[in-house]
Amino acid sequence: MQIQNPRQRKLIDTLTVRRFLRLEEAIALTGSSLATIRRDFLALAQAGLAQRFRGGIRLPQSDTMLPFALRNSLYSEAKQRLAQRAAGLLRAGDVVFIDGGTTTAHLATCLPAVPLRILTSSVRLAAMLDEHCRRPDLDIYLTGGRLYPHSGLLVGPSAAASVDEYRAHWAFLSVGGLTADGLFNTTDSVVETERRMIAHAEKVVVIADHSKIGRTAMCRVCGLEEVDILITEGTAPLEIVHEKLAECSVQSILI
Amino acid sequence: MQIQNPRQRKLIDTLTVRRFLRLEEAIALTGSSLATIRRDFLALAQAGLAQRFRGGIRLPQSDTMLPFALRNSLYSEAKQRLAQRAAGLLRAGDVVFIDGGTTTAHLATCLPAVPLRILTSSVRLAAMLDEHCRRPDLDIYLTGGRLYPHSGLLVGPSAAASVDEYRAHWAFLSVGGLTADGLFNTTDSVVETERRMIAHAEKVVVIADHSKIGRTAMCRVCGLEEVDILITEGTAPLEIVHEKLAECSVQSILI
DNA sequence: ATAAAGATGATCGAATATGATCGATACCAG
DNA sequence: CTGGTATCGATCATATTCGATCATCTTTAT
Repeated sequence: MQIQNPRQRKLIDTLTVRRFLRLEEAIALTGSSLATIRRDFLALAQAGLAQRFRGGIRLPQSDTMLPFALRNSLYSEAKQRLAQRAAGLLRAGDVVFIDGGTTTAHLATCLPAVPLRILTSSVRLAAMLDEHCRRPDLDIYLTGGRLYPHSGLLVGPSAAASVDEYRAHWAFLSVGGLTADGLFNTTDSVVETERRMIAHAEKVVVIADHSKIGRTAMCRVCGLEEVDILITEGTAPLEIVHEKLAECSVQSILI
Repeated sequence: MQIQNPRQRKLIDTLTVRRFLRLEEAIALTGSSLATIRRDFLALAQAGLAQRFRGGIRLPQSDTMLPFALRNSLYSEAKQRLAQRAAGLLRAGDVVFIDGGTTTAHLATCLPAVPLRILTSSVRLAAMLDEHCRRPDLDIYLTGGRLYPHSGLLVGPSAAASVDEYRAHWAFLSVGGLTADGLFNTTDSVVETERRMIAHAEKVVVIADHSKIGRTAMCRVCGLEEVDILITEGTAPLEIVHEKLAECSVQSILI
C-alpha cells in the first residue's frame, strides 16, 4: 500500500532524514493540528512505515534501510539538534550558503518560517526544500557542477566557480574534522566549493557533532580564523581546541 | 490507449514534471471549471496514468520509480519512441546538452550503454540518471541557477551562463511549439539556457511530438536555421513547415 | 437544417478530512 | 506509593472535497 496523502509522505520523508519525529515537530513541519498529526502517525504505523512511541514516531527498526538513510541515522539526534540551533540564527531575508553533507541536510527540516534565499551544492537538500515545503518565500539556488555519483553532491571547478557569483549572510558548513589546525573534509572534491562559500559569506558557521572535534581528515579546508561560530555538542572534547578557538575569536555554541 | 484530449495531456505533462497536481492548480493551469478537472482526474486515474488523492492527483509510482513509470506509461509511448531514436544518435564519449522538459526526460530511460558526459538543467533528469541507472561511465553535470518551484528545473541567468563553460557534440531540446518561424517555448525562464546550448553544440536536435508541430508558444527560442535534426512523429502535420525545413537544411526523422 | 451525442459548468447531498475538546491513561519525580 | 504532567483515544462540530444530477453549449451525423 502506498501513502497518497502528501502530508503523510512529507512526514515519512522527514523520517528518513531524522531517526524519529515528535508530535510537536510534525505539527510545526506541516502546519496541521495535533489531532491530524496523531491520525497520520496512526496511519503510518498501521501501514508499517513507522513505529509509534509516546510523543512521536520512528523508523521501523528491523527494516532494511537505504545506505543514505543509514549513514544519516548515525548520530542523527545530535545532528538534528545542532541543525535546529543553526537554523535559529536565521532572519527574514537572509542569504544562506549551505554545504552538502549529512549534517547540513538536517537543516532542510527545521528552517524558520521566514523568507530566505538558499544556495547549496546538495541536490538532495534542494529537492527536499522544493518538494515538501510549500514555501513560496524560499528561493532555492543550486551551484552547477558535476554530480558526484550517488551522493547528490555537486562538485568540481564549476561548482566552486558558481559560488563566486553570490554573496551571503551565512555559510553553514559541515566538516569531516576540526582541530586547532583548522577544518578538514574527507574528499577534496567539495573543499574548493566550501572555500568560496567561506570567502563570500559574512558569517561562517560550522556544524560538527562531538565525533568531529579533534579529528583531522585528508583535506584541509581552512584555518579556524575563518570560522565565526562553531555549533557542537556539549559532550565534545573541546579542550583540545579551546585555546585556538579563543585566539581566533570563534564563538562556540554548545548544545 | 492514448490521451487525445489536449487538456488532459497538459495535465499529464505537468504531472510528469511536478510531483503532484492539485485541483486548484489544475484549474488555474487550464482555465476550466472544477467539475471538468474532476472528470479529467477521474479519467486519468481510470486510464492508470495517475493516482487520485483527496485534493489532486499524483504519478502512479513513487518518484524513485519515475523512469520505470515513464517507460511503461501509455501516454508517453510516442515520446518514448522519439527519445529512443534520439538516443540512438549518441556515440561513446559524446558530450550532450539535454534541455529540461517532459520529452527529453524520457532520454534518461534509453541512453545507450556507452560512456557519455551529460549537461542538463533538469534536476530530475540528473537524479534519475544518478540514482536509477548504475552507470559509472556516465558523467552528469548540472547547470547552476535558481530552482523553479516544483518543476525540478534550473532557470535564470546563472543557469544560462554556466552553459557557456561547456561545448558539446549534441544539444537535445524539447519545445513547446515549432513553426516555420522557429522554435517556441511556453516560458522565458528556460529560453536563454536553450539558446546557449544551441550556441555551444555541434548538432542541435529537436524532439517534438506531433502536437507541437505548427504550434507557437509565447517565447521564441530561435529560428529553424539553428536546428540540425528534427525528430517527430510520422503523424505530425509536417507539410506546414516542410518547405522551411528544407530551406534550412533540417534533417527530419519521422517515427 | 435538425437531431443526437458529447462536453462543460453549476448545484446539492453525501462522504471524508480536519480541528477542538474531554476524560482516561501512561510516564516521571519525589 | 502518590500526585502532577503530558500524551492518548474518542467524540463531536466544522470545513473541504467528492460523486451525481441536470441544464446549457458544442460538435457530429444524417
